[in-house]
Amino acid sequence: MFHEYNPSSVEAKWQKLWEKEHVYDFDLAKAKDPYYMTVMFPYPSGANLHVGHWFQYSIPDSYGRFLRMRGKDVFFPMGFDAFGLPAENYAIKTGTPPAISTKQNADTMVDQFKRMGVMVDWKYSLNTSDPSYYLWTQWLFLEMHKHGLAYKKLGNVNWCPKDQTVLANEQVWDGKCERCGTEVTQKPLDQWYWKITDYTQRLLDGLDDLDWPKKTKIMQRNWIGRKEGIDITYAIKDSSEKIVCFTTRPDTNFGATFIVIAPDHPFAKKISAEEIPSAHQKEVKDYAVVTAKKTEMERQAEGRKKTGAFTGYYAVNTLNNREMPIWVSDFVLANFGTGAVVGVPAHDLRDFEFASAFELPIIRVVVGPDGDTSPVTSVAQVQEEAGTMINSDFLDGLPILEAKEKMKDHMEKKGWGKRIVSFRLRDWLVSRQRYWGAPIPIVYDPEGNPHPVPEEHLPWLLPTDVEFKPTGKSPLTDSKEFIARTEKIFGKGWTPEFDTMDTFVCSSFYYLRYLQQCHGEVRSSATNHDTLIDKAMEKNWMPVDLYIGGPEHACMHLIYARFVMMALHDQGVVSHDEPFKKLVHQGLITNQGAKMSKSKGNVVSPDTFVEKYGSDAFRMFLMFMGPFEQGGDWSDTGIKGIVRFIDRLWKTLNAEKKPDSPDVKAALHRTIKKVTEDIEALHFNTAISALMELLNLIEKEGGCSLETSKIISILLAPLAPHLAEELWQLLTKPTSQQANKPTNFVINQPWPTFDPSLLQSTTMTIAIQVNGKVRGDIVVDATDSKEEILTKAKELENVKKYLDGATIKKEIYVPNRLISFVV
RNA sequence: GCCAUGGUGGCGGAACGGUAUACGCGCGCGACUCAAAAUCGCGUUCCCGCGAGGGAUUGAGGGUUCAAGUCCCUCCCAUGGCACCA
Repeated sequence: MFHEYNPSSVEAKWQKLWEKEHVYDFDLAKAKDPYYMTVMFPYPSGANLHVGHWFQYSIPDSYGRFLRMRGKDVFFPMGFDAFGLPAENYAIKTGTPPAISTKQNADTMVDQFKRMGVMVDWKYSLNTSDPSYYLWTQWLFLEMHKHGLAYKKLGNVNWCPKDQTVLANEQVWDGKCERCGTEVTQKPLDQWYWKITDYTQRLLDGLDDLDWPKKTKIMQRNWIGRKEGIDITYAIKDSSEKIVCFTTRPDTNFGATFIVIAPDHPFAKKISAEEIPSAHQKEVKDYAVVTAKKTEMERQAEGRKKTGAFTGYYAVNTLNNREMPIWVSDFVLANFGTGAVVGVPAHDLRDFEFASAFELPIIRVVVGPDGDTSPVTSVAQVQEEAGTMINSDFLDGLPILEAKEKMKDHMEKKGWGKRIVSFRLRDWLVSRQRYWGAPIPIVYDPEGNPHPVPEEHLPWLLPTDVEFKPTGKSPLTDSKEFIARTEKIFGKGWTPEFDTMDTFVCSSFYYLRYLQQCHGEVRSSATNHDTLIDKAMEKNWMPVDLYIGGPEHACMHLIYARFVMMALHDQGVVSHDEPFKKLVHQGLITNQGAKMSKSKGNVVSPDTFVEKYGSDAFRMFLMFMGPFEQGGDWSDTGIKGIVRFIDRLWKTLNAEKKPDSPDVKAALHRTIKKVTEDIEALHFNTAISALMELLNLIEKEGGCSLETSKIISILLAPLAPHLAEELWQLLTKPTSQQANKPTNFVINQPWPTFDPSLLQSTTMTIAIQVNGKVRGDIVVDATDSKEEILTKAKELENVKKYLDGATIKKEIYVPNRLISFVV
């Protein structure tokens, strides 16, 4: 009598034994065939691991197990991205210091990861809020500062009135705070920036060689936004002022009929302030006031309805001496390009809309695709992409691409313009007026000049004597200890920088620190034993072979990390300049089509399922839902199929052995092939269905051999590590001496190989088509010749019916698959 | 508007240009049971037909091919990202 499979006790037993026998202990220094894979580290939130976490971490764990069994030394570390606003908000609400709540949460999550059964060696773990970690966040800041990549700049920044914090442009969504959804306003503040713009071209070029999803590369390219164009300087009639317009389409300049500047463009400001006389001063000023009040949302709601005000001035187009009225309008933004646009209404949609709204002239300078040379009077006629020049003097007859270059040459020669490559990407604002982050290691002398905190004072500890309540100032301003510490070290009147760093800084280099967290030993730079990363280790392990994470990070984290790696490379700290060789995005697990989130209240907890069916069943169920890169919609009904599969497997592999039938033998080798290829491609869903098919066959045949059972338990090991271990141990019946020896664990067994000669059964089924329609099938021996098979096919009753009285024009034979008659 | 991805049974999803709907869920019928659950067996894309069989079918419509879910063109819908970016 065999007992039923009891997942909770079996899983607990093996988890305990694996830990005791150090089955998943890892030694970076001893690896022979290093493979570094990691998943974007989680934020230790108060909620437990949710279904999304299970999906995101357990499936890569299975992949890592598979690679390990194929001989790779797989390093699969896990850490916590612990700084950030949620813990601070929680502190504001409850008074619990973030250091305590995040530590608790992280500890709970580690227990849950252990319950999941991941092959993580926790001695390589890290937590970005730990001083032993943020010392390196601070070191990185100093490094950037030393190399001129960190600078201070006063400027309008996005301000979230609710969070009382500044947001990077990249963190503003729809004019609202990325995290809390509050409408963002503008506020001038003195901030630290990192010069990511020094690396725009390299960030762009580097993408070519990365094994990343095409989609992500395109998104980054668009985000960086390289544009080749020209700055054209226009003189203004009756004024000594000039206006510079950036354009990518100088070829259409003979069709320019007006100029639009931003309401807060210097020229418009001067008119408003009456520094420059204008009969339209009031309109311009009023328009600027109205625009300043408008939120991003309101502007969007207005859609494409164009508004504006005439300045009373004209710019002169030197090409044809045309006088172009200068307008102000809110569709032109002061901080983009030069804050001024030259309007070519016949060949730009927005310009056309503007010209239509204010009855400005529209001149066609590009012939339409159908040879249309009539005046442009409707949106449909606006031609933006291709065509031949017309009404453009020396450009006439040229295709636009050629005309573009010819015009640029012409303008540069005449001194009217200058070629410019512009990028959309802007410098990275790293200052945060928040408590729960790494303090910026800068102090100010009594005159207010910034000085780096010398390295021996790192970690520059985050003070604890602060109020968490947002006051509009940085919370660290409250700390008496922080100020006293600064004065004690640097002298009377010196003050610390009160801002902390953006958490994207913490996550921009953590993949390096995993490699340096040796055996739990926390070393500080103060004693000069530690470096950010050991050079030999970095050389051997970087870049990360496989990085897994959500596509939402395509434009922020994944660009920052690349920038930091490039900067460190240039500074001689690391030998590689790209952090992630291969990137995979896991799909999103939704609930009833919506993203799971606390605010929506549709978060599914895995705990009850894991309790009832075990970690293996839950993991396999998530894998079986669909392709890893696709994700899927949560439904709890399907888990039964996996539970049945496990029970049947248990029953069948523990049953009395019998020799494999030829069919079972062939099926086994086909399954080895399919499971291997599918896991390689991260197609876990089809790998599992292949195993199900094999089991179905074995059940039908009444059993299989011991050897086959063992192979199945090995194939199962990456997918259901606990079940596979239990089966393996029962099947191999280790002596007490062998038991629990590292070599005896299933994870240490070599991955099975298949025999290509055994893949094919002795007979095969061939489908017969007549004129493309399937009319039947025949079973033939694998050794039959084409002629024999064709003859057999023609004898088939249902095929005969269609062939009689017709002449066969063509016979197509696809080996092993089908015959197609064309009559 | 632009870019990307996707659209296949009642549902999750399979399918080197080669028998569309594997595998699983659900459902139906049967076995076991006093009964139910569990388990096992059979069936299950839709329409017509007692059946043999026939017809239709991968968002819609065209095209290439002996053969198209797969390749090409036009369009529709959904999701994600970006957006008056000059």
